[in-house]
Amino acid sequence: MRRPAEETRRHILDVAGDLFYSRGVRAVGMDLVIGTAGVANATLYRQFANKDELVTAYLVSRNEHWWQRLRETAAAAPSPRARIKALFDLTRQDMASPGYRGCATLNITSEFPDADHPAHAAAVAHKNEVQTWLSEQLREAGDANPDDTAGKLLIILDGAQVLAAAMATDTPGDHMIQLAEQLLDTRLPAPL
Amino acid sequence: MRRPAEETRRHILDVAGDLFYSRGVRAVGMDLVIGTAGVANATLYRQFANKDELVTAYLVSRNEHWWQRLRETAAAAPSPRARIKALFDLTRQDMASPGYRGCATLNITSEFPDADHPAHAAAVAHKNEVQTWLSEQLREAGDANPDDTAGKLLIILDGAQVLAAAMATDTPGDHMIQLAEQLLDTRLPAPL
DNA sequence: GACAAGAGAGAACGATCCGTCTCATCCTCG
DNA sequence: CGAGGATGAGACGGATCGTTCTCTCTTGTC
Repeated sequence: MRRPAEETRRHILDVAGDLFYSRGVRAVGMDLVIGTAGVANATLYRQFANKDELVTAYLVSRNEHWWQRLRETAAAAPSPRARIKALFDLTRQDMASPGYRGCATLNITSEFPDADHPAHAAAVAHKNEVQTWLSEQLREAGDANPDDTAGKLLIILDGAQVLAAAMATDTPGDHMIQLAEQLLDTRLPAPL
Repeated sequence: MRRPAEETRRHILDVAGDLFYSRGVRAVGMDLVIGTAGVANATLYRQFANKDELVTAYLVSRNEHWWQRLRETAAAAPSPRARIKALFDLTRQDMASPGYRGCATLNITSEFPDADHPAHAAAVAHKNEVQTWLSEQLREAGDANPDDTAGKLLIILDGAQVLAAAMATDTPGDHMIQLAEQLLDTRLPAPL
């Protein structure tokens, strides 16, 4: 069984990810992950040394997947502004899907406030990457102060996500789109 | 000791609140609350039947205190728009204070995703009250669609809080103020 | 066909956690 | 002064948690 090693790791990560995301990390015990994955105790601990390591791997994997989705949809966008819109559309789509529980990255920072925790560090790193990506798109689109606008877009993005999750509504999705459009209209030069 | 009963309850609630807020509810055990409060085990459980009850009382108490602060500062405001601005100024002030961990209400919804949990219900109720308050101020200020604007203001407010806590920066505070001002400028009729 | 490696099943450990209980003490009120 | 009630200190139980360990069985490789 040479191959299944990687497969098993992926399977455990998927199962743990679903549980962590839907119920919260601290509310999910390792026994539950093991039982739900239908895997042996030793098998999990051969792939992940700690729960902390499993949690960090969950967040990293989820963020990688998110980047992949964004790049796919952004690739078809003709302009940097369209790429930014693709990000917001993608987020609104997530918010409307059943079982939406908000941004996994933000939930991690809420559950693990200690900045030294590896999962917390991974979360902060991801948010920084997103902000950098936004800033690059904005600069390319002609924004005179891209860092500033990127910070504001991130506020709109995360605020809508956290509210949608808390209130179990998707109206923040529409508000988010409108706010972002309005902000971009005032910051970006008119096209053509 | 007839009087101390209420005093003790308040003391326990304050101590537990500080711990819950700074470290997260699930990360704080009852033993730690008991030890930090310098109180006997039975004393705590005579005031609060469960941990759930203590957590809910913590959130309710904190929100009551927040409303009190808002009403105090808003009382001096001459217009509904000034009252809204008072809310944002108050939030920015909180964000700049040391040990800021974001909005306690949002943290609760993140730690207790189950909508049936009493603390989660209290959190949702509070967010609804704030949105209603905002909507009332906006209607009074002449907003044609106060509910819509209130939802957007809440996104800005909560987004900035969650980002400030996660990234341990207070720049979201400035962004938040600017976003709110800009939104109000486009929604409210010009004064005088 | 033999062997090493990984998988499953599960026991077991120490720690922690929430909550109940006992008991001696101290304060307050009658 | 005496009685009642709340308090502090702490033992205790059952549950769960994260983690380590053993033991057997399967499976792919040589």
